[in-house]
Amino acid sequence: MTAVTKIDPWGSIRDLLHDRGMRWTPQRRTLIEVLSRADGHVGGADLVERCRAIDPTTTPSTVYRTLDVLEDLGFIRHGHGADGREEFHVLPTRDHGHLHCGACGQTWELGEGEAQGMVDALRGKRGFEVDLSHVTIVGRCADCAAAEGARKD
Amino acid sequence: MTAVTKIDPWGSIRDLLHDRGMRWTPQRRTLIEVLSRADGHVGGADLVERCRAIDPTTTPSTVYRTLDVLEDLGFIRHGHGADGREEFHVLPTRDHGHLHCGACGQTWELGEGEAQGMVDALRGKRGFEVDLSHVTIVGRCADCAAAEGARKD
DNA sequence: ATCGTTGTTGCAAGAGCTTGCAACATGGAC
DNA sequence: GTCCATGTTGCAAGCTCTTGCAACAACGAT
Repeated sequence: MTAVTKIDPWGSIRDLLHDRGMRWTPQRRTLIEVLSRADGHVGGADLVERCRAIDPTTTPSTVYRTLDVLEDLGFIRHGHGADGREEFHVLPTRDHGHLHCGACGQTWELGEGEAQGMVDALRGKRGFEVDLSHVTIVGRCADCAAAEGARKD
Repeated sequence: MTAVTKIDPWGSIRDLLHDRGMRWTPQRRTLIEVLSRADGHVGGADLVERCRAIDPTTTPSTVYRTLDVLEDLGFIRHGHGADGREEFHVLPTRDHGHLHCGACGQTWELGEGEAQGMVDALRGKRGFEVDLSHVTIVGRCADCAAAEGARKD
């Protein structure tokens, strides 16, 4: 758990919304409260649930729509986990993707450095600009790969 | 994982199923008929629809379950598109992922060569074995990246 | 041809997410 | 403080997929 040490990043949201002609509503306040307490990665349904813990009248559609707005503003980024479900990165400080082991289900962060080779290759050969934050690489982690190699079923 | 014969790869399915104590049903026959006519990539819902065109009584659950079986047998592989929906690769001859432009929506294949750098880096540093076929990299294609750079809207 | 085992199917329900739409409430104007 | 324009909300319905479960049917054995 890190962050929050800086000047409250969420404090600026209200003004950002107003600057864009958007509104500051109780529902948005609730979601932002939840996000400010979240660390790193959260699932969409998870967020809906946490909002309901604060305000039981929370509706999924509102949460997802607010998440869209917040992503536009740059407060969060979303990607899709190994199972295709949405996954949100809160206050992404550095661009990163995810590594997911299909066997044990664990997930790790994929740093820019590790993906650099591919990112550069794609930019050079195709002019394609990778959005790392949206990437989830699935495979087998070292432990599971070893276990499968040994087991041979 | 199985070696799929080159000539009429689908012809061997019935025997493969029997060898495993599984059954050859009309529903599976329908899906295989659809798959044998599909080229490259298809969405899950898309497959259900095509099966229904042949047999209107087709049920989603049966289709998805059969797809699981076929993936076990190595006839198809599945991944998740940029929107998180399932995407099936039929008869994957070479391992490849996908490149998706979030702006124009186009998709390209990502060959092993292009991802090699990253795949090797992950294997070397973490012992992580990437399953390329499950990967979809999202970003901006050359054209869209250029367009966005030119006019900020 | 018939039987019995057991892999499969279809239904129903549900999770996760999206969208159209009418009613509502924010926030600037007066 | 009151009003109004319009950004937002909540509902309802729908899409994509998944899962539990009871009924069904494939297929080897008889």
